[in-house]
Amino acid sequence: MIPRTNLVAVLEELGYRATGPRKAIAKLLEQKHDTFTVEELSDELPSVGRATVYRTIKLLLEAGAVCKLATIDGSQMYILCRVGHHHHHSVCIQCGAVEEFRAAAVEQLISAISAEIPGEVIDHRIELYLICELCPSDKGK
Amino acid sequence: MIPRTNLVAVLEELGYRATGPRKAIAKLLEQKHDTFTVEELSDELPSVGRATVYRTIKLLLEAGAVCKLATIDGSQMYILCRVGHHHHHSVCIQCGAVEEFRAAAVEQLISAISAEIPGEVIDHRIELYLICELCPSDKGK
DNA sequence: ACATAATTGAGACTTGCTATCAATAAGAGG
DNA sequence: CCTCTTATTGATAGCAAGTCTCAATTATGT
Repeated sequence: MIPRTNLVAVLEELGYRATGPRKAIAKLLEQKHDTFTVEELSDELPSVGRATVYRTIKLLLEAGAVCKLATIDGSQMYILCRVGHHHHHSVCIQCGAVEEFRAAAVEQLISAISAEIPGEVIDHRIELYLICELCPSDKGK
Repeated sequence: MIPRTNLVAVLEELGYRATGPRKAIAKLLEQKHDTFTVEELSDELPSVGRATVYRTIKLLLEAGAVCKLATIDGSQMYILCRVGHHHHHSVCIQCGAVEEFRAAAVEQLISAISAEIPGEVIDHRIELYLICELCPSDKGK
């Protein structure tokens, strides 16, 4: 499996060309360990057209190398995913830090629910909103 | 508890005035049993300003009478919620039908995961994507 | 090095939603 | 039921995120 740290290779694997703009986007992205918006990315890459940045992120999204997730207020953001397999995200509602998590219990739960409700469950989306260990919480109040 | 079928009362309960535009929006909404966009609603209510429709939906969203949920492709839509308490949605990826579901197992799972990951879990979002019983699936292929 | 097909960039456009602000309407109190 | 105060409204401008178009450019197989 192509490591998530080589985004151009991920694209090539899918038959897309390794172009200059794509390499530039990949390079920038590989260093981003927090969430981002495409607009932000585009601002940091003035030599690459805005449309191209959007197009490339869309490809990476389809490839599963990048995830789009929702904040607690419903707005959207992106994050580079370190694992290729199915996973979920937790988002700190204070600092915005995103962590990937993958609990076997989640998948068990989904099958349990699938059995309970009519229809054939195809996919799911789960996001946890928390106050991370590094953020001061009101726990001690 | 104010029944979800009286949206104006829901707003009044929160201290908002029962105005003409709000009554019109509520009336239309109470008959909608599928998902909608605010733009759609606004088109069906030419006598009410677009901004007012957006404002009212926002209020109902905060009141919990309406939910905003994500389709499998990440786009957003609204639906009137029949229950006031915490619940989740399943979305048919073929016909778009949305059902509310509430599995005790879900809440148990969330606490189980909460124990496993660092930080204090505050909230969560779960959406199931399925092919509903009324839609032809490829099951028999 | 060439041909060809994918890709790009600029900019117009779309969609979903918020901000502004003067005009209007609800509803509490008399 | 009149009046005052304040919430609300509508028109419109603006913003954020993303897509479309299309001529110009660039990767890659041969």
